[in-house]
Amino acid sequence: MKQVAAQLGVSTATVSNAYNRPDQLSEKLRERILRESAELGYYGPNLAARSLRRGESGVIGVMLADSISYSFSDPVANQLMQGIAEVLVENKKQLLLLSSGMTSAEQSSAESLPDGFILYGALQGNGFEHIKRTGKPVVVVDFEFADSGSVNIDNEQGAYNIAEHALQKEDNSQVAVLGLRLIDSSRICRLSQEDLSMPSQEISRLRLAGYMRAAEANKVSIPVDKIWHIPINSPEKAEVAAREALTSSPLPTVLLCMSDVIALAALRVANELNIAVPGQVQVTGFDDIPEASRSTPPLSTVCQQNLEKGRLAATMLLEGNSKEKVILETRLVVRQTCK
Amino acid sequence: MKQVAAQLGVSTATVSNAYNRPDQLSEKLRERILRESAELGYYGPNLAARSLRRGESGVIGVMLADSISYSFSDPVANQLMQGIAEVLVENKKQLLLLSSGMTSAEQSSAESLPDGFILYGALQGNGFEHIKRTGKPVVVVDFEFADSGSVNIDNEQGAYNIAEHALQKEDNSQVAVLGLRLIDSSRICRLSQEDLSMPSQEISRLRLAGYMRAAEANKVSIPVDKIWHIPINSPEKAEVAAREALTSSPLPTVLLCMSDVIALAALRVANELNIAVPGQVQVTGFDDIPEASRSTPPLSTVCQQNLEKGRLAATMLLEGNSKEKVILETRLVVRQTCK
DNA sequence: TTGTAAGCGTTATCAT
DNA sequence: ATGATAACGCTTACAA
Repeated sequence: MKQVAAQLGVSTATVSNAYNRPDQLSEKLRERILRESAELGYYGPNLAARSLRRGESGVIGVMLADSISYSFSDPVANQLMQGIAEVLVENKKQLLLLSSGMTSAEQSSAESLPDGFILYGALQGNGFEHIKRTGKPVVVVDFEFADSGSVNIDNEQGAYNIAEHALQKEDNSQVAVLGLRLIDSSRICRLSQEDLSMPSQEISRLRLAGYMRAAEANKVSIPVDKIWHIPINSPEKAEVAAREALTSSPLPTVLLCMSDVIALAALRVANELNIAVPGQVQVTGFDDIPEASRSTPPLSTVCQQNLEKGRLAATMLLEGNSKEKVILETRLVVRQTCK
Repeated sequence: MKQVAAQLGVSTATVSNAYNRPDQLSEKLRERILRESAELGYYGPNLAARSLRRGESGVIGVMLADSISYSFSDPVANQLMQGIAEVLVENKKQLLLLSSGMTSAEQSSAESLPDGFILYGALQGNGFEHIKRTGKPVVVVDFEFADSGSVNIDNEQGAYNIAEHALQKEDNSQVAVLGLRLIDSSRICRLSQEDLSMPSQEISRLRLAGYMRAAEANKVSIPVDKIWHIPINSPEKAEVAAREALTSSPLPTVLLCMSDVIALAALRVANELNIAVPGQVQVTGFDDIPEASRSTPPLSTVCQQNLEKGRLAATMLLEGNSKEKVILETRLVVRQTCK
């Protein structure tokens, strides 16, 4: 900036004003400064210096519970990010991606830049406390954290709704659940009674509770050994679990899946095993990712409005409205896999 | 930092050294500083100040040709980002997402922070010159730019390979192409002769050239009115175009799609219209996105190694190896839609 | 309307 | 091994 100022024969303050306070100098001078600066290859104030001085950077940090790399492969996270990005771009904010995994010095340093944070998913460790201690506004998504604003859905009710829908059918005798992250294990396995008594903060437990309530309401039981645990929301893992479930005897007539990725995997496995959906097995998902409406048959699921969640979280953060606790409505989406 | 230094009765320089130069002070003191700082809620140097002073930030800017929001919905972009993120995290770099769309002052400011850039896709406008003028290292992906390093694939050859594979079959008489961004129009439409003579930088033109070469080699023609233009790589647009193509007469026997998203849409439309794939129509894709292997039937396509592209671009950038021009190999992936 | 100068939080150099 | 200090590029209160 100094160079530019020297070149144009004005002071640095005037150049700065040209960028930040149009009213502080004549339109003509401003025009000239902006034009000639650009020609000199100066495109505006240096962000580091500016934010050092102003105490704000125009950058919003998005911290993901899972690794950044993995998150890019997860359709649910991608939808959320889409919503967030939309609002941030509209408001000319920059998006810095942070991962909760690294607690390196580099990461900590980086956390000093953003003006605010969106936290997605339950972070392990103390990655959180750090952020909270910065005193900057924080909005969390899909969990609760201290007095931060949050955007959530009613997982229990959403799960109840779709299970209720599925279990009202005639053949509801054999219910199986393909669950996501129900316990702390990296293996695919069925649950045991003790597993259920272990407390857990995972939202999947809420979904399970919803299923259970619906089962009770419909006077059917969900045996604990018909509940599978899948450690990560990937098609590969899900297919393995789905194959176990769909080759177990007696064959489930209702397969409640805790994510669409899992449900879509179940659909593929059913197809491969020549099990008719929804003829022999009714399959339900959760999330309503874009792919859910494109499968054959299209998936019956619970829409959790991820795009909207992202938009809302970003909006709340930017509007300084970051104390509010919002519970978004879920919506039952009845397609073909469970009518 | 000043506070911390005061509290601990040492100078700021010593605190700084505790974080940056372990060898400059006794292990004991360092330990004490790190520990007590954390307790005081100081987690390390402020990024703005540090990068102002050091001239580097540890942040890498990733600039996308399309809007950030859209990019999160595009499986190809997501795979690339996954690869990039993997390498950046490994190297403890932060990822700042930039969009080429905005040429706002905020954006320009933000561009001053990163130590280097990865540019994805052909940017419109002068978003590029700005970046180039920063003098910072740049690696571009899926196009060429001045003397910057680049990661590309041989689009013409990849397209040739799969078209060659498809056209070797017996019934190769009716070839249609579902093309992506072949011309400058936001409407879905068929091409005309003039369109083809308009020059274009789009990689889709290279793919088209590959198809054409394969057609020639197999002595079949691809009528210009059997080439569709789809303005954006979305399932919705693709379905509209696919429906046009698959209800046109004579029915194509080979449908060459310039992306997997388009090909998967074509598969759904074919299914809906009761057109057998590959029985009546052979369908080919391009990209090899994760979904391609999961469709029914699984899609025959061209793998363009997006993950690897991302990893490589990031690695080149970080290793200061940002002058090299790499052409990655494509790989023919024969599945069920075109055997 | 424009210029001067202090200070934002760090780090590197130099001195102790 | 540790401390004092200038400088990084900018913004802003205040002076002219």
